[in-house]
This record gives sequence, C-alpha cells and structure tokens, in this order.
Amino acid sequence: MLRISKLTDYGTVILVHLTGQARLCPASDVAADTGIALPTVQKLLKTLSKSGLIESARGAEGGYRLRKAPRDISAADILDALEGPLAITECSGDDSSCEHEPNCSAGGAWQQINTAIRKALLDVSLAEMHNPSKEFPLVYTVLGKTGAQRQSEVSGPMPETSKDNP
Amino acid sequence: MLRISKLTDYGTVILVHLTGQARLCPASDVAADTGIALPTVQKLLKTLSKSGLIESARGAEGGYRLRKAPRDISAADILDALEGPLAITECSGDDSSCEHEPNCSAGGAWQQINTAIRKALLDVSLAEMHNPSKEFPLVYTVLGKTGAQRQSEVSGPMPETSKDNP
DNA sequence: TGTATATTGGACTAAAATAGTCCTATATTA
DNA sequence: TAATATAGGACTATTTTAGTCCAATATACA
Repeated sequence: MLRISKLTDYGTVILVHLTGQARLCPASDVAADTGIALPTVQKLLKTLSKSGLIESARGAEGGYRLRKAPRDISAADILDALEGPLAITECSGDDSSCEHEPNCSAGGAWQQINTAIRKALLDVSLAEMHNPSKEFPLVYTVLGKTGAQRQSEVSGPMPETSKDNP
Repeated sequence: MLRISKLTDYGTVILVHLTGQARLCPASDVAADTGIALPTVQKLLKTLSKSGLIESARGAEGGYRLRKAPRDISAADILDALEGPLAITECSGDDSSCEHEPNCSAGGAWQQINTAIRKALLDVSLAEMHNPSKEFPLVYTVLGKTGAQRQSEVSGPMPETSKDNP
C-alpha cells in the first residue's frame, strides 16, 4: 500500500508544531499541544533527533527544536528520517540492493516513478506545511481556527494523551 | 512505508507476462512462466479480472488475457486495481474521507504530493514496463536474456511454484 | 552535592496488515 | 458426462506497525 505510516504522519505534525516554536520544547509540551500520546511523541522525537532534523538538550530546561529553517526541511527529509530511503519497490531505491536489477523488466519503470515521487517530496517544505493556506486555497478556511484546535484535528483520531485533552 | 506491496509487484509481473500473450492464458501457465506460486497467481488474476484490467474465460480452454492494449494500461491503473485508490495519507485521496480535512494543516501539502505521484504513475504504461530497454538504457543489457529467464529474475525471490522451476 | 527534570536507549507487547493456503461452487468445452 | 479452469471466500501464518514501559544518563538549579 503506497501510504506513509501513521507514525510518519504524527512525526510531521510534531515537526509542524516545532516550526511555531523558537525555544526548546520538552516532549511533554509537544504531546500536550499536539494531542499525541507522550510515549509516541518521545519515540518520534528521539528518531528525529537521531536523524539530525531536530536538536535536543538533556536535563532541566531541556527539550527539542528544529535544527534548520522550516523552508530548508523538505517532505523528503521527513520521510528519510522516519521511514528510511524512499524505495517504492525493491528495484527503485537509490542504492537498490535488488539482486535481480540487471535483468529486471519492470524495475526501470518503477525507478522513474520513484524519482518523480522523490522530486515531489523535495518540492514541499515544512514551511509550506506549516502555512498551507499560502499554497493551497482548498484549506483556506483553516484560518478561522485557533492554532491549538487546528493541531488537535490534523490527521484522524489521535492516540490518547497522557493528559486530559478536551 | 511508502512502498508498493509484494502482491502488487507480483501482479505487475503477471500483467507484463500477459502483455506478451495473444491467447487466453490459464493461471497454471502464468504461474509456471512467471515462477510465482499458483495460488498467488490465481488470487491476483481474480482481483485483476474483477477490476477490469483483464478478462477471463471459464472452463476448458479458459484463462485470462489483457482487456486493453498495454499502452492503454498505466501503472496507476495497476495500483488502483490491486491496492485501491492512491492515498498516501488519509488526507490525500481523491475522495478523501478524512474527517479533519477542513482543518488540516499539512493535508494540502500531502495532497500536492499525492497528485504528483498519481501523475508519475499515469505516465508509465504496461507497454513500457514490458519493453523497458526502449525507455531506460540502464537495463539495456536485459536484451541478452531469454524471456523466461528474465521473468524469473524480476522482483526478488519468488514464492515457491507448484511446479518444478529450475 | 543532591534533586528535579528531561533525553537516550532499548526491550517488549498488542494490534493491524500482508502474504499465503485451501476448499467448494460454478461455468465451459469436448 | 468428465475434464478443465475460473469464482468466491474463508482461514492461517507471518510480518510489520503502533504502542508501552523501564532503566540509564545528562543537565540545570537550589
């Protein structure tokens, strides 16, 4: 199924949220603000930190923040971080290890598609995801909502948070 | 994980194989020729038949064949048939049922990506998959192989066939 | 220095999805 | 009528994904 994972979706929500923050954000705050369960938030933040998209600080006053400007982070970066290199089939990764590649009859076609997908992902930045109404009139009405309400309604049912979330 | 399923991959192999056949092909022949297990072949052929990409004939002398010319069948058609409508997130399907869509902050961006992916898929036809060397010089060397050998090496390890397949 | 806070690392479990298997009913031809 | 092949569908096994939890480590502050 050609679909990004739910965790990737959550990760995107988290990154979009961090876009609006200047200071270090503890996982507990991110969870409360996004409505995603704290353990899930922690898990994703760890992965994102490891991948270099965000930076972290341990201890009191610690937390996470974006390492680069939102417009310098593409959807491709996000997917690479959370799902690994894009490869819609075994045959279409950049570093394809498909042992049948030299003789593949369909692999070249999937490779072309893979390349197009990657380009599409590179063309969309976190900044655009954060401010979609600039680029995508179909969600223009989102401007009438408050920030917190927007995030809590982003991507289908959210996992239970560790805090009350009305 | 942004990846087509293994069954879709097999399904593609099967369609590519049917491209080279003029007559009705029984599932048993398709299985023998592609090296895919008969039950799996039967399962996929049923689905493909149901979706309208191929037509079937029951009974003695029965089998399956393409319903349209290979160049009129796109990768998008194949995916639609085997995986359902393309929707990389809940928010990006053509008939999105995401209840949060009116307030989605990232959905517009995913929608753009979804559209680009769909276009890439529409741009590649079964005919091109069948004759990749025309379009993709990187697999030019495939011409030195026999047809049967090519197919058996297409997409990673094949499931065991119900027949001997050296 | 001790404590509170927050990340890091990693293991484990539950749920969901995917792939594979098998059986019966139905249709068609010889 | 028998042989052949699809159609329908259920079930099982395996893999993947999402969720849960615990202990170790790092940092700031009193």
